[in-house]
Amino acid sequence: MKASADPACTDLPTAARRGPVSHTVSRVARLHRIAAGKVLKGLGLYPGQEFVMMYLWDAGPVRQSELIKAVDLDPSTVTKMLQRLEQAGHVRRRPDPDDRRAVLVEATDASCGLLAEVERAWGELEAHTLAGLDEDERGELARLLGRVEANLCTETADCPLGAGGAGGGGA
Amino acid sequence: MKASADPACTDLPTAARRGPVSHTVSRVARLHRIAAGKVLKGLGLYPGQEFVMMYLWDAGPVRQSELIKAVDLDPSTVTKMLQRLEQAGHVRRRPDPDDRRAVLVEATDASCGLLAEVERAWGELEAHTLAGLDEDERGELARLLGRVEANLCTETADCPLGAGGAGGGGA
DNA sequence: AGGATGTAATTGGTCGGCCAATTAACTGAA
DNA sequence: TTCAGTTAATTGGCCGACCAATTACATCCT
Repeated sequence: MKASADPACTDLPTAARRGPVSHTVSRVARLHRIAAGKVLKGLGLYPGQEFVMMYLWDAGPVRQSELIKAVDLDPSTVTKMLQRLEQAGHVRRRPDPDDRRAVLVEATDASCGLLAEVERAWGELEAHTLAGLDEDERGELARLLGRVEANLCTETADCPLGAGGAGGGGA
Repeated sequence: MKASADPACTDLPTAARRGPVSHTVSRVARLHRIAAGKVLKGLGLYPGQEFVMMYLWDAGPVRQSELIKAVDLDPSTVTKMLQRLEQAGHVRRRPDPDDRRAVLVEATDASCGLLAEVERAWGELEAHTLAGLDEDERGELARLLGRVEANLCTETADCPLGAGGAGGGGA
């Protein structure tokens, strides 16, 4: 049985000692994705596709480039996803009359029925994820994850992460 | 520029309103993986492979089945990963003399040089991830993520996640 | 012994996700 | 006007990760 190992078996590999949180983040990430997959299965969606659909439900017909910017994924990823979503009947695509290289994307009417179900599924996922945490803890977790997200967004390019301001400087 | 959208642009899609934390978890997961990928690139490892190597460095020669149990991934995933790791020279595989269907896996001597580098890289990743959080916050985050991990491990099969007893109870 | 069960790995297929390279089309300046 | 530069999308390739189905071997039980 996969994805159900002992959650307490947090005896990290020695090489990960310096990154216990990162280790946990990785595992939580995977477990969360699996959970999302389960809850989405039956709705005809694969994990990852929800975000695209969610955006389209909100935004109506949009240029694909805008969708890409919104979900912040690689353009090629979105292209392939949309091909599958279109094939599955969740999405419609048509050329943009104002810009012959652009494509307009929108959720199909049929897919709108999914909206409520995805909303419910997403709520279940949230409940499962946060089970046993009180309001304060949930708030704190949200806050901390927000900080982490912000951190991970900041480019690590030249800055060696040391924060301490190590090398950088130059010039 | 992917993966660098406004971290504050947390105006969730309406369909995700019921799962704000889940939404953040998904994004953090992806960003964290990308960060891991960056920090690992150059070491000749792809994100995901670290865990396998870390286990092998600690455990020495082990049966593949044990490795699979340890990293808690799908057997087929591990098989393919090992094929690539072997090809890359990071890992060696040999048949288990005691059980002709089993395979013994171990990190190559060459790969052991990587250990220190991976350790460093992992430390950087952790620093980047947790930048700006004080000790208390880090501890709290670790604790909360641990709870979440435990939650996600518990099967959601028949239990409708309600946990709190919401719908559940009532027959 | 001999067949039923279970376990170890592998293969094949599908997805999300990334990168690199291409094509097509829209600017913008010379 | 023409040509360089930018932007929109797509394609192909590769990886991690899943599932389903298979093969090879080990056991267990009758």
